[in-house]
Amino acid sequence: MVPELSSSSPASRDQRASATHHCDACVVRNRAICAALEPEDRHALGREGRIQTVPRGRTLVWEGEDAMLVANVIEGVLKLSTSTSDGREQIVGVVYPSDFIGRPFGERSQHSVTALVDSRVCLLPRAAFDRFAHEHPELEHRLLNRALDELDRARRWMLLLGRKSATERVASFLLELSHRLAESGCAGDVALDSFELPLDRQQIADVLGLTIETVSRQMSSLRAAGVIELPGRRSLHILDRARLTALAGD
Amino acid sequence: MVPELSSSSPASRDQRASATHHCDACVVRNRAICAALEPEDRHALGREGRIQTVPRGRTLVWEGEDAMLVANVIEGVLKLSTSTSDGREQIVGVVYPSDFIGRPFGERSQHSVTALVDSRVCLLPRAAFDRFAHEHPELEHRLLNRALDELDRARRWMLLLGRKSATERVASFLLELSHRLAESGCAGDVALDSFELPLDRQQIADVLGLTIETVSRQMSSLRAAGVIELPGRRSLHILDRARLTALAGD
DNA sequence: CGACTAATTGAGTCGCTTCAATAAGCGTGG
DNA sequence: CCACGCTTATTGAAGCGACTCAATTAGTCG
Repeated sequence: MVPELSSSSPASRDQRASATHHCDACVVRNRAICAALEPEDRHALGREGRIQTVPRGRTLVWEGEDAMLVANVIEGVLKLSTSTSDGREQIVGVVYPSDFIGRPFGERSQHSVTALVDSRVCLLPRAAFDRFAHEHPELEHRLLNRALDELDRARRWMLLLGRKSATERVASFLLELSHRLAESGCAGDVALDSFELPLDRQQIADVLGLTIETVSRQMSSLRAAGVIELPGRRSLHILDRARLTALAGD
Repeated sequence: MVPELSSSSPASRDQRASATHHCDACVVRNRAICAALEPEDRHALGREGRIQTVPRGRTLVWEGEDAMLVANVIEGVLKLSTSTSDGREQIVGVVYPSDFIGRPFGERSQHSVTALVDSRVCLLPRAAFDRFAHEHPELEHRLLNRALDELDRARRWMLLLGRKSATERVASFLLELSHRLAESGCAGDVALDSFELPLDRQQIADVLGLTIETVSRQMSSLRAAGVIELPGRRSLHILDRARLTALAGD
């Protein structure tokens, strides 16, 4: 009730926070793990972090490095990737708005995190996040559910990498992308028929465990079969979702 | 102090529990997620479940089925697997004593769980476990850490499935097995040089995304190179761990 | 010991990769 | 707005690694 007051007494601090805190304007506050928190707690956590823009190609965390940061994705798309010593790369995850990045309670990051398109993340020091999480079981609960979902997703991807043909891989990838873009895009659609690819051909190959040429050939053959359209090198239109689903083979 | 009393008053129940509860004799109680709990809470959770033997080949949970159960592995080795509609199988995880099985807070199981060797698990109804976990943040915290570790492991496996050659896959597999058997085996060793394979050749192929013939050829060639010995169908001796590590290629 | 199953080995094929050349996007500057 | 040059993607041809199919051998258990 005294918004102009700038003292740091508890009452006025709460007041200020709820009046001006960036979390209140955050577009993912209801979907990110923060949604588990009451506004006052969310503000307390938010005060530990800061919003950062990450241009396409910029790497936020390096594989094997000490994992000092965690983050929430606000906008954009980022990849999680690992490599062999001789440079072969595998993308092991793709994260979208409201997804969580990082390894709380752990020392080292097992994979790099790199922006695939210009992105914005809400960055938090890991130590502060760990402390906060320990004091807020609701937050850990939500994080657990997310980790379990990610684990299921990773395991489905293992079936693709271990057992599917090139055609099945590309079809599966396009369908998954269509679904994840739809659900991260706030809109109510379960899937998009027309969208921009956040990954270039090499990155798609790195997700699917294929080469760039094989991905290209598969895309061309899907186009020739009338299943998809490729209006530009980064755009995609799904013409026949049923057939694409059948080709995904699971 | 009145152990023969069989009334259900709180005091006597606690007494009975701490005197006779199977959890107190559980060989994995200090390593499983239960270790997060005080003895009295552990007993309360233990009372919800029961110990069950699972003979080799028996499937505990089926892919796509309602996930009504969770469990802790007490003894043995089990596989988590998924299949395509036309029957191609991929093993997406292998669990050892003290590991947790199941999908808390979820409806459907995304993969089957099948014993690779005769095993014993501590089985709990999922609903009871979920309720209990919600009331015990320490338990959820430990579960979260396990899920995050599993996620890292799954992602490292994605690099293998997407980018490694048959030789590298087999070498990586034997090394991982050697490490996991050692750490689940209570002994202080970080790795075993001689052990029984809980998987047959087809199952190894299903873990590695290869065929049985390719696995067999790779094993033979490792034997010919003096890297390993194969005293029986199901036993392995690592002769040259350094070379095997180099061949694993990461 | 004998029968059955699991594993190994061999020969040939196929699908994906590799290497190389061409074409298409796309941003830039005239 | 179009031409230019660079990057990214596509297409082609040849090679190779893993797969398939088939035959043989080695374990394992009654």
